[in-house]
Amino acid sequence: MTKLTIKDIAKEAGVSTATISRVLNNSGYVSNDIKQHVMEVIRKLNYQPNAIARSLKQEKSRSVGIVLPDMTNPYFMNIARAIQHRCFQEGYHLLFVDTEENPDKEKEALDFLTEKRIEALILAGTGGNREQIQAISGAGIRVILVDRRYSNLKLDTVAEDNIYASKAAIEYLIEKNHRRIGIIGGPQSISTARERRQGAMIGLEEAGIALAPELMVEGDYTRDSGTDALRRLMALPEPPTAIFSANNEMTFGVYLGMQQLGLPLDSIEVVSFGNLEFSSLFRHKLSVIMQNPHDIGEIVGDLLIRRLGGDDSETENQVLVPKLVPYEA
Amino acid sequence: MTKLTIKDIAKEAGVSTATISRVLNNSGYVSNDIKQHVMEVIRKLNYQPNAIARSLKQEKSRSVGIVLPDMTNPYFMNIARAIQHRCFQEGYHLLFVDTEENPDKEKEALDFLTEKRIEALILAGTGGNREQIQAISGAGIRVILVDRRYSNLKLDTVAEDNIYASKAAIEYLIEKNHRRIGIIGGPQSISTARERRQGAMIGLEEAGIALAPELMVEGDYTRDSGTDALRRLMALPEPPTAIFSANNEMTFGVYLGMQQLGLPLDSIEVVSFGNLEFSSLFRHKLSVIMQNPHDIGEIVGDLLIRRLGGDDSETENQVLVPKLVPYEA
DNA sequence: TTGTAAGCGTTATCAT
DNA sequence: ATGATAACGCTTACAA
Repeated sequence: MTKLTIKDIAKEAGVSTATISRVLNNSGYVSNDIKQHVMEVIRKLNYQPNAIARSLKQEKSRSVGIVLPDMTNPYFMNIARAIQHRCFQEGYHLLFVDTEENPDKEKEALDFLTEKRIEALILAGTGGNREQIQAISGAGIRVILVDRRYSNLKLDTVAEDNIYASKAAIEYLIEKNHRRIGIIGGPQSISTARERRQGAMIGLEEAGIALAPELMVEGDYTRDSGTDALRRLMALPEPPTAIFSANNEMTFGVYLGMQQLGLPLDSIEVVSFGNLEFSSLFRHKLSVIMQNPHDIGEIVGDLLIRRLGGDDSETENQVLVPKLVPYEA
Repeated sequence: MTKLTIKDIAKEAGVSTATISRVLNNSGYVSNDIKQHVMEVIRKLNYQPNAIARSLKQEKSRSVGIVLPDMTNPYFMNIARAIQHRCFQEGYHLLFVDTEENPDKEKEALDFLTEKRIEALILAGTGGNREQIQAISGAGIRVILVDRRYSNLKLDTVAEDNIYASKAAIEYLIEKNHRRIGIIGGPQSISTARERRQGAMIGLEEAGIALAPELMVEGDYTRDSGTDALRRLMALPEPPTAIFSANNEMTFGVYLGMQQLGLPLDSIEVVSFGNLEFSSLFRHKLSVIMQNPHDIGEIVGDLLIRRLGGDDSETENQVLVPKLVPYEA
């Protein structure tokens, strides 16, 4: 039972391949009788067109690359799911690659995807490979940056207002009378980490609180680095009474650290980026900056389809505002 | 700057397209001088072969479909990540589709993917579409079932021993002197849910405990259904002292339910399928049946590459054994 | 060792 | 309204 081609259908239906193609694509003229008949034959033989041949001929792959730092992170996958839905509706498929925050893997991924002739690229980048990303965009592949920005690259971007949210987090802690606030930041190669750090610093400055370098520690967005950061902070002569953590994984590590040190989980007030599902289940002082991955995904999906449809209007820069949810609300 | 083709390279290098192709694929004979020269030209012009044209000619798409019920579930995405790595290494790309447990969407997904001429299909199915899955396999597309089985379909399967693990869970609770055990099962259309229910029933039977129908409630693997199940169980004249829950989302719902009802979180002993990350952070009596998504992914990845490489040996049925981790360990 | 050319399954142009 | 056929970019007999 070898794969059927358009020729088989043409022969069976007693018409030319051109006619079959016209029926398949609802293009050109074809009489109703023939149309019905052809569709009947197609159904009878259970013919499925070959998307690869079509792609070659039309020079359109109908595929979109999506490059993420961590495929197991529900934040990114909530974004991805919304995009996938939209693409599926429109007949596009997504090629996923997981870079594990590694710029070298990211480079390989970009090479791989360009060979696969993706029509667009959705990227939550590691921070590296600027030239290549630029080149990809220059080659006519639509690039949409998501969650993370690249300064100087004029590309569509959908991300959250990290500076605003971080500043709000610090203001919240200050209002609660905290003055020594530990700041656990992420890798400065990543734009979100830079922005969250910056927002926090602005918050402190505007409140007239001097920046204490020993209270600012840099993790790498992993759980272990959060635990480590907590240990360092609590080992200070004058430890913080509150902590601002730049992502959810590190915050998880912070609580594990408290447990290891025998500190009550509510002895330190924490504000953290990212949705932390368990937070509703126990009494600790954890406030959360809720992000909007699903909304981001929908916006990216719409923008993507518009761009693929030929929309050449100016580069868009969409900003969503995360919401601070205090722990007692 | 229109896309370069093999002809451009051939002209520039002063050789035929066949030679370029040979260099590109390390196939046939080509003298070292020419090889060097061609590679030089390729690099200079930054030529990238067109994977679509190659696919058409070779009748190999180098693509693999992966159909999952929930792309945001870290369990499935841990599986997927391991597969993605392996595929990427081998030059295959993955087409993801999320079915949201909906058999109709699954059907659309399968149609979509066969048009895209996937060479293999990784499926964590909804339970429906048996004929189509059979047909896909019959058409020479390698099918690997993951996590969930289809009885009567002779297909490679990599899954966990749900019956054994569920039985062990019940035995554990019985050993802790529980006699009234609430069982929160999943949708019986899904094989894992059926198996987990069955294992639990075997455990009770072997201990000589009569099955109490009112203690067996069926959820749908969602958080809300877990909360709902707890409410129903606690409304019984004689509520259970322990609960066996068939997945992690429902367990989360159970704890939310306890909180809503004002029950102390450690007033009921729970054993649950699935990794529950927060469980280490607070004192409740939650034991967990740890699954092995990463291992599953690696096994599937290896099997997949073997099958794509032409391994036609008998259908494999790999079974991993999840481990019960008691809450005090 | 290298080149020529047919062909993969479509679509689209040009006739008819 | 329908049909022939060239072309998409590559691989691979077959020839030289």
